[in-house]
Amino acid sequence: MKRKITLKQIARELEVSVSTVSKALRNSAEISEDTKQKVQAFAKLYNYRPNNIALSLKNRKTNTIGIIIPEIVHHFFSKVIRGVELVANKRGYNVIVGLSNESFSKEVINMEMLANGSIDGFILSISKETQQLQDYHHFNETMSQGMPIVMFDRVVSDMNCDKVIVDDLNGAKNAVEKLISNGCKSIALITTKDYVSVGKLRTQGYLEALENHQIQPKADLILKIDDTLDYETHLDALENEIEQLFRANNDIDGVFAVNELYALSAMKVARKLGLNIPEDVQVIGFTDGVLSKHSTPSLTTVSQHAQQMGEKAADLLINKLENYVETEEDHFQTVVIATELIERESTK
Amino acid sequence: MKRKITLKQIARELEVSVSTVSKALRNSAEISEDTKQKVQAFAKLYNYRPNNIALSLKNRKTNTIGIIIPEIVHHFFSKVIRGVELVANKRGYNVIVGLSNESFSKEVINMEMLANGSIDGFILSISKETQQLQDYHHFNETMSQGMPIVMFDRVVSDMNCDKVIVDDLNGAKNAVEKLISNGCKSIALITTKDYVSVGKLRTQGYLEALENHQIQPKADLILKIDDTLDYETHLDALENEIEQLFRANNDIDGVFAVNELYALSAMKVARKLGLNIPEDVQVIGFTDGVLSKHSTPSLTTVSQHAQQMGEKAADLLINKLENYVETEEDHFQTVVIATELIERESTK
DNA sequence: ATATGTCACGAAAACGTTTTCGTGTTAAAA
DNA sequence: TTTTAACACGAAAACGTTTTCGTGACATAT
Repeated sequence: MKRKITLKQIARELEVSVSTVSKALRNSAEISEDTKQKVQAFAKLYNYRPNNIALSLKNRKTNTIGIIIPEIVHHFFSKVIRGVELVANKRGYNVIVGLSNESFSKEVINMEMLANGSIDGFILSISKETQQLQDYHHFNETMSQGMPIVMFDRVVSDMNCDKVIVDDLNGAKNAVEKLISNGCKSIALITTKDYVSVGKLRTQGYLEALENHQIQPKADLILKIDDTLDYETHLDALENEIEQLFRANNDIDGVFAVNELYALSAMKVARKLGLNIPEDVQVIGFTDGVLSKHSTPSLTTVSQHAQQMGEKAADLLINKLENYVETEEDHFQTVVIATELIERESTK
Repeated sequence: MKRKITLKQIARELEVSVSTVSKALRNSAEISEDTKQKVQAFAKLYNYRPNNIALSLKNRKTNTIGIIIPEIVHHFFSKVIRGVELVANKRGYNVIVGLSNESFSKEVINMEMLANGSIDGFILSISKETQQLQDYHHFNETMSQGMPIVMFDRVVSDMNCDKVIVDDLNGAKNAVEKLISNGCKSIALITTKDYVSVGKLRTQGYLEALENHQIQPKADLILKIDDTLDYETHLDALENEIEQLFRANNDIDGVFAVNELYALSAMKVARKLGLNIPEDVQVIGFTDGVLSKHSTPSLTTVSQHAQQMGEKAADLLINKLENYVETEEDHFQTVVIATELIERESTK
């Protein structure tokens, strides 16, 4: 087992100094052609590669970005990571991943672990618990130490940092308007409790769409799910709630759900109650998931372009890292990614 | 913007030497109680944290592990990452992610990028292209430099390293035997070309199950899909192939598919041909996906325990990193994770 | 009074780089 | 012949740590 070769070893072998080796490898004009040739040949032979850690220490720059997300087993987040990794790699950066698992403390610990020199900046989406607690001290501390943060999807709106968000409001509005123009008169909304920022905005989009078409919103038609429960495992409870919604409002002819699972469950319940999709009930979900495409009937969805979000976030962060001008407090951007309605079989 | 504070700055402020500060913070007996108190209080006040990069350089240990996977937008792989991250974090390691995107060259580049000091060891699943080319020089070089590798799922069987694999053969065998004991007489297999190691093993399991029950395998019943195409986008082509399979063998009463998408497509085609599931055709897939659970009918699957694989891989790697005995060539483990048949609606 | 020991701290090296500056040798210019 | 310039290289500092070793001040034992 031969350890990786270093400049010092090359220098010793060739009986020159470390500085000469370093310069020769970087093709410095200071070094004679002869020596360069010798050094470069030797380095190639032994497959020399500069040690990243040493470079990071010297340059005070790791060329690594940290991404903190609540969950990785999730189509949306994994697509974001793919986007981040894509441009990060292209621009010479590595990506280190931390999972908060929707927990505030894990989010804090993860960030502290990475903020001590391991990375140059963060890309993150905050955990549900952090959203509830509204404790953002770790973000402020990180930024006050000169480490830039780009937030995506679940952001803190009044924080001075770059952000990449989905146009939740208009995405929802367009979806609901689609249902309206397709003839739906009684449109149910299946959403989350309001502290989830995206749930709130999507609810708002629903309401605006109704208002624009002079439809009086009915509280009975709005089902707010407590999403602190893990509905992957408590599917029955979810379906029960939706069934009650349908039974209490038997005129429902349209459903807008703020995520894929709610939409699928709605379809399942509707079918169980003898309703046909899309003839009797039309359904649209908000998502970037894989279920929509392969369900039967396939689900019309509002796509969020998750990968594009990741790419944009990475570009914003790296731009900030490399134009290291002392603009500091200055202009932070908020990029809004437009949604796209993907029509499938669950709407007419 | 105050940059992170260093030992040197603390030393200057307190008019002591850097060594004294370092020792005081680590509670060395060499330092007087007075000085310790002073230093520790000051450090706490300024929220001092040692710089990871400097530590990595000094200790020649980064406490970071690299994971290289072909694709992240994939339920199986993201679950593996979750498992890796879980134990890595618990044991004080960070996780840096590289995506090969099923490409040989990206796999090589990614590994070279990380192998130059950024990480202590690799966890990886090889890309399809690497499997085809059978070019493993990058693994050998990495290991010869003393950097351990743990392979999972898609492994190179004759390579000297730790491995975590699914019991593909028995998983498939059990699944097919389940179909047999459920009364299936004509069981189709939908698999991949043989160079994909897991596809090959699952095919073998299928054959063994048939043999055990004195059923003569029929070549017509085996459909080998060329999975270099991206079937997420070429769904139609996939369904066509499966439809031809059904039309050519109208006695098919059972299907075993080596992944989720093939199984779902089979169900879709069967339905289209007027066959009921599970009455006329029973279907089992091999997977760790999310589709199976939410499809209609829901799909009986062979679960791979992806997260557990990730956890095991991380434990193997970190054990190797921390028991740094010069055993070298010695005992490498191959851990086999048992599969589990999860019965749902697609079987009787 | 001298020798010995303890205490509390500082200097320096090391990890692997890059870069600035200094210097000895040789060739060209005065 | 002397001055100047170009050339080719080495020494050393720096990034932020930890650790080994040395040392001056003082107290204790002989």
